[in-house]
Amino acid sequence: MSKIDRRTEELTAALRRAGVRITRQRAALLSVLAAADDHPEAMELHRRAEADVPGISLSTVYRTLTELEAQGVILRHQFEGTPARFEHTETDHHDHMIDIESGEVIEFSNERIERLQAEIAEAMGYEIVHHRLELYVRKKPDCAGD
Amino acid sequence: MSKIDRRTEELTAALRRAGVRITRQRAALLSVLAAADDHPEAMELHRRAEADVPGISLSTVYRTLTELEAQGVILRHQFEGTPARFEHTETDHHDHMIDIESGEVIEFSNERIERLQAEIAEAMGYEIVHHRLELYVRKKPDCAGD
DNA sequence: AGTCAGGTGCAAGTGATTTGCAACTAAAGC
DNA sequence: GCTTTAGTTGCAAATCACTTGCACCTGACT
Repeated sequence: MSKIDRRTEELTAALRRAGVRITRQRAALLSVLAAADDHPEAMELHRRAEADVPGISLSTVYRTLTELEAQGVILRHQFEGTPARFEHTETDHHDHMIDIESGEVIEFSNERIERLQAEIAEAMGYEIVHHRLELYVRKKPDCAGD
Repeated sequence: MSKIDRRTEELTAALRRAGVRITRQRAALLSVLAAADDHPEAMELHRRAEADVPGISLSTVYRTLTELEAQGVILRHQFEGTPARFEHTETDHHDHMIDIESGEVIEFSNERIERLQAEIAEAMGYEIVHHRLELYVRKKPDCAGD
């Protein structure tokens, strides 16, 4: 059994304990999400989940994504000009760079930026609940070729 | 004549030179936008513009906002969970803090964060086309009372 | 004043997501 | 294992924020 399967199983148990019923549809989505190393949108997750549960409906996918987000299992990102994209919460916090030419999403994190953000909010009497930092970028025309 | 009116007039002339026809509807929206010191959404701009041009249609508002954005006269912000909000481009670049309790939008800017962002993109072989930094915040329970 | 490319209002369309509802099914209890 | 039942599902219809097609109108250059 793969690492991903094992982790999905742990997660499943934890969700059940939290009172979330694990249906075939939800189990399928959990493993699809665990296996995804990209940032798929709901339609793509639906497509992938259909391999496990043929006939799973798109509304179930949406409902499950909303529930998993509420449970803190996944994150929903609303990048510009695309439907929402999802990723599991296993990895540490990071922000995103979006290549506006290819649509590719690149993760990055920077401790100094995080600290500055917190300081700015603090200085104005606020605390950050969450934040969103997205860099819409283009590959630099680098002499060594693209 | 107020400063805002004067600026709107200059802008109007510049747009006309750029081949944008200044209709009553567009003139109304330009002055509404110039007078706004908040971040109104399309419906609100429509409501405000109706004072000048009763019967102006919401689609004209949307079409005009799209055109003004293309002309670089206004910025469109897509904050979480609300329709797009607009602001004129007169002020310098800044990012936004959104009070998740009141919906209030607070502007801020930080040169160091800007520089760090550019460095990060640079280091990965990209150049930033534009970026989005939003802090979703909550007022700190401050002893002096809220 | 006349021309006409471009703008307007209205109604209908879109795309992503949500919801109402009757049938179904996990999972807790017997 | 078999009920029970409250939570879940699929489907179709609704919603929300825009966008678009189209026939009529109007700035702005002559």
